[in-house]
Amino acid sequence: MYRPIMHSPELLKGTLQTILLKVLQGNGKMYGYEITQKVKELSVGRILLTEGALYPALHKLEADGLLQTETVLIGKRVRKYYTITVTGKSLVKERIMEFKDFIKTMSAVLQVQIV
Amino acid sequence: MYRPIMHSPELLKGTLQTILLKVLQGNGKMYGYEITQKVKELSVGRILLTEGALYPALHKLEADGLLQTETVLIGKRVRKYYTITVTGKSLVKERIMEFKDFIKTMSAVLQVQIV
DNA sequence: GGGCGATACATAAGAGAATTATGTATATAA
DNA sequence: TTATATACATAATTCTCTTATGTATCGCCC
Repeated sequence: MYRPIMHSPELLKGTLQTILLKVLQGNGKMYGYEITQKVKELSVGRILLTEGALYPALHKLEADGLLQTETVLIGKRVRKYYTITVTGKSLVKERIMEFKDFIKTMSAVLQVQIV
Repeated sequence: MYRPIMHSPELLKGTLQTILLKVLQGNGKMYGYEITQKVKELSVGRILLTEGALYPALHKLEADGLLQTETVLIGKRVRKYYTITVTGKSLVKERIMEFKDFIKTMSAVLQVQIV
């Protein structure tokens, strides 16, 4: 089992759902472990999703109708594929707009220049 | 009493300390209520600090030696002024660097353009 | 052939940071 | 005179994540 150490764990709070939805929107059908690897790659090793956060989050997104699943047997191993739904796609748009707005607001408050 | 509604409360998590330190660094001696007003102004009404978050956060920063206080009587009302310490100044620099890094990472993962 | 790291799922206990609610009190403007 | 703004504070609750634990397969290397 891996033990992730995130760069700034506090700041990540509240961004997990958005990350999951966005990655699934951009890469089609994906399974949990695959998502962690993709996020690790996109973040250049800075965001390492923990299983304890990942799986409950995926389950919640599914329960909310934002993702749908398909279970596949690979050899003797179960793999659960997730796909983003139409509702999920519209939510991810909204969430990303919110995130951009958040960056803008925070930059004003902290008076930092965003490249 | 005011009932603040933040634009994206989840995202704000973990940024409160940084906001407080930065505002105090930029404006010298300030008291709690004054800070909420300044943050509201800088964020164009998007960040409305709640008292339940603000005061415990200020107390913690003081306990950690990042802020120091001075209590003043204005008429019959108590006012507690906060000033940032040398330690606090070095921390705020670090925190802002972390925040910039966080934005960079998130922008890569969400594949959004930061203006 | 046996052990280790990577793959792959899942849930439960605990921590941390905020919201929401509540309490107290003064100042001011309509 | 009464509502709103100013000004502090703490407690209960909620939410989200970390940490810990559990189970099991796959593939490589010695």
